Amino acid sequence: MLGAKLKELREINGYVQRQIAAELEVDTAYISKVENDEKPLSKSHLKKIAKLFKVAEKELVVIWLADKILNTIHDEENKQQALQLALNTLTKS
Amino acid sequence: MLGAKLKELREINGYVQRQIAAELEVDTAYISKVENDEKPLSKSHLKKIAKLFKVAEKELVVIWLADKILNTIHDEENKQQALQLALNTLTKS
DNA sequence: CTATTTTTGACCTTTATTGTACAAGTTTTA
DNA sequence: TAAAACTTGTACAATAAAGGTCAAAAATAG
Repeated sequence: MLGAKLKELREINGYVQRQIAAELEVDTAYISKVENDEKPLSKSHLKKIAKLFKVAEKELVVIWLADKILNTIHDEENKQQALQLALNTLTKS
Repeated sequence: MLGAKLKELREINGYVQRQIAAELEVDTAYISKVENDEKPLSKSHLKKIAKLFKVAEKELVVIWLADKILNTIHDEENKQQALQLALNTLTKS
């Protein structure tokens, strides 16, 4: 989910992966994997990207977190109920 | 959340921690921590407990998973939105 | 066709988490 | 108040996950 968003952002701004990699001082292979949701992105990198493309950090963080949640439960049977329960718990507290 | 449920189950069934510990072949200190949500419980242990107290495994798994989710995001700002997004994503797929 | 970009796979190091154990302290119960 | 039950702190090995790298292959653009 985050990967697609990041890629979209990159393309809209006319960047190639190499340029993002340079900004974050990492390998382009890593960027590729992040865009394909094969590797997580650290929060500090996420912040840099938000700044770079002038997009609200919160917007990206929400997606980043949702991805984390989904990863936590990805091969479970009752994810939906669990998510619902988690949301309820949070809402009532 | 799971800890309280487990404790309730244990007390309803008139068990002391030592007995649960024996069933799972672990230290009672561990059971104490699990009941106080200080340590996670492995899924296999969870299954054994469900069987022991004849409660639907699913019921416990849902709580166990919800706890996992909540832990993943516990000190984040926009958890609620993230959870909502995760739930939406899951629902539409 | 060739140059650039992107992807893939294998690997590596560091950090975090899990599952345990033990000892000692505290609380509860009889 | 003594015994049983429970909690707390510390430690540790094993495992998993994070956060990368490098080289080579595949895809795409010009």
